[in-house]
Amino acid sequence: MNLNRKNNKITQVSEPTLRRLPGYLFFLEKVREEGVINISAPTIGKELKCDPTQVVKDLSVTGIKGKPRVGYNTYELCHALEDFLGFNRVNEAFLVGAGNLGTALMAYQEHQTLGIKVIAAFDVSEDKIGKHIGGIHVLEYNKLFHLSNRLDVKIAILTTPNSAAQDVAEDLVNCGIKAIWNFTHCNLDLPDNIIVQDTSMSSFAAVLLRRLSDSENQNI
Amino acid sequence: MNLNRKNNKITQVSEPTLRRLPGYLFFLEKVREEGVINISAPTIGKELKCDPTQVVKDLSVTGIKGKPRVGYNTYELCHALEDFLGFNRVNEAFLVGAGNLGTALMAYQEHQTLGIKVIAAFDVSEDKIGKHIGGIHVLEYNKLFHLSNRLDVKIAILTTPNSAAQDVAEDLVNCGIKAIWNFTHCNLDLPDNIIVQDTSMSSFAAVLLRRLSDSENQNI
DNA sequence: TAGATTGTTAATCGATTAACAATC
DNA sequence: TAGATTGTTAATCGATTAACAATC
Repeated sequence: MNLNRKNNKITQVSEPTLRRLPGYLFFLEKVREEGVINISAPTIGKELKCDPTQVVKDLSVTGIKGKPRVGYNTYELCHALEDFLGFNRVNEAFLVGAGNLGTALMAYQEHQTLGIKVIAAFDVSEDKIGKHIGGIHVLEYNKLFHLSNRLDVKIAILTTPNSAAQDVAEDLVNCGIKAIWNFTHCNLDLPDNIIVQDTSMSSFAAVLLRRLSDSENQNI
Repeated sequence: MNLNRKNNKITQVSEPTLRRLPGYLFFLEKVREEGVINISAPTIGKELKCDPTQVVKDLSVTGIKGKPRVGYNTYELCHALEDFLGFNRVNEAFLVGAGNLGTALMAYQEHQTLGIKVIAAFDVSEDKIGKHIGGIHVLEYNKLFHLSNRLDVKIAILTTPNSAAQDVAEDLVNCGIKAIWNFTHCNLDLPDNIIVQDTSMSSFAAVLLRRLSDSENQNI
């Protein structure tokens, strides 16, 4: 029940802030392991290359108070960040489409703290069904409907081909899924109450390639 | 030489715009294949769920002019977007760290137009060296220095463990790498002229999980 | 106590959205 | 011609940064 209130009105934390929070968490976990008890916003900012005021504002969403001249308690802050982000809970997810990216994410989440745990994967391809990837069973797609009845899973990772994305997404919604992490290039058309997190690898490539050619052109 | 000029001054295209461009490209390629010759900004906006003015402004970076009442020529626009993003060139890259995420990305880029082509992968682990993944050789890490002398590769994908990230990144810079696509959680400290594109999967997970718990709390 | 740091409020900056003239 | 759409300029909105009082 970690709501942010301002004048007693619930305010959503902005997306830029949310995206930065895991960065703080990883850094703070590292320094905490190194034995650092307290850390100031300017110190964090220097390491993560962002404004100390930004750090203070971002961290305030956790509700943790810092002490002037001392900073924040690393243990408290790590705990509060994990709690706020939901990284300390087991957020179970289905994954649909056990292709390259799908298997990658399954293998990845075994070792990296993503906050989301894939508990079952689905595919229509015969040669993928039955496989074990990163400790996860790949099941026949049709089993999704049956399994979702028994388990209360709210999150799905969508790594199908673009052509199947919309249909699968609709199936997922019918199965009670509330949030879809969409790795396809398809613009999903779903009810408003469904949370869709689009994640296109190409967007990152685009920014990187463009910045690279910008920097090359500067020298002309 | 695709520079954006305003009052004859070079202006960088903003990151939000750059991130949206691949989305336009994928959508336009799809409709072009379906035989659509011209498309208007409002039509694109409706499909991609964004403001038509935004679409017009975003697309203007390509230099392509639309016709009032008609819209944009899909062929022209696809071509210009590919060119602007560099997706029609072969942007060769090294990949360091052939672990789960590394191998996944190698397999992925075979099938998806990322705009970036991994031509060699490196790892220190004996049991990865010599493997072929997605048509790419995994080489001994030390070979990096030798190979970078012969080839003019400017991009590197960093998928090592966090603990090795900074050292490897420095090696890459010494090998002439100009842009690093960083998948580790390490905050790389490199010269200013090096382009670092941080891509933390956790950031997306954070946004998704938080939005999900926001929506659950709304119903209390 | 002196001074660094927090935390809040105000100023700035940049991106999105709105308004509207130009145009096909 | 009439009207939809482009493209530019202005207004708005939201996030970042600066200023500063409170505090340990």
